Amino acid sequence: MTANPYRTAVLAWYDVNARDLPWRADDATPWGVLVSEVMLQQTPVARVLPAWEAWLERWPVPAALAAEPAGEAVRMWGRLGYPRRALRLHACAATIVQRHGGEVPSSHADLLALPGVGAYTAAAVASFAFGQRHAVLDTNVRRVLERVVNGREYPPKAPTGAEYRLAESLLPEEPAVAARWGVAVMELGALVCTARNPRCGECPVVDRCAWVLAGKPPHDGPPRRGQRYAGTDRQVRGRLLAVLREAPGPVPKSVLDAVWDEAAQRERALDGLVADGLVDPLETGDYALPS
DNA sequence: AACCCGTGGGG
DNA sequence: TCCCCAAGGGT
Repeated sequence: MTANPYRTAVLAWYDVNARDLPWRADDATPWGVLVSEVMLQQTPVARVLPAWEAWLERWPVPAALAAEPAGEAVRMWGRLGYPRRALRLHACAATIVQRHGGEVPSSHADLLALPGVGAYTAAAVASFAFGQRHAVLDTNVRRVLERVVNGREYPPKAPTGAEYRLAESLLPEEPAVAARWGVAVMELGALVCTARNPRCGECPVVDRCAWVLAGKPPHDGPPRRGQRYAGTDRQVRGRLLAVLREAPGPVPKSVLDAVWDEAAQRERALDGLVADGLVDPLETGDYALPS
């Protein structure tokens, strides 16, 4: 008897349906888990897989990455998107070497203090890499709980205190089981309880799902609009950085100028990249990835 | 709290 | 086609 009526069914489902992802392998290190979690922030698993393999091959421990220029991390990041994550992962490696003896810290507080590691990632690494008991509240878990428990199609835009309390209340007592529960719910959200066209026929808790029992009422309230991309500074930044990533060395400004015709926006985007530390303006007038 | 930050695939 | 979405975080 437990306070979590879904636990047995979800864990049994995960036993059978868990994907064989390399960062879940027995020989995966905490560093490998941390790298995977940062790469998976807003980037789909399929695109992360090859990048993760290459990254861990080149930098199997934090010290290996910390010994190289930040620009190498940005280059290896490739087209995963949000390249500031590469910079932060490099800064993570430096911090781990300087403050933690080269070992990824295991406490939630120490993890949270690392650059680019927020509430979700800290909980995920503490749970998945170190077997601790933490509520991992990612987009998948939030959607599953919103449907199964609250009977609504989609959770609020940002995680609420109520959501954290709910996730905590469902967490099994034993740390190892709690960790398994967290990754299992995430997997259920990723494979079955998807944002669009959920496969309720394959769901282990469909008979206890408040949303299904209510007749799958569609999301009401304000439309969940995504952010525009075409024509934004983000698109320009992406083009500029793509040129620098693919170049073997410093690039003349004239080459960067060719990626976008509107000068004001182009300059603003380039200035932003410099301000973020993703691009170095050289004294020669050329631009390069940071050293 | 709202907005910014990349990229590509699927429905 | 176009829109939505993907293991978020920082400011």
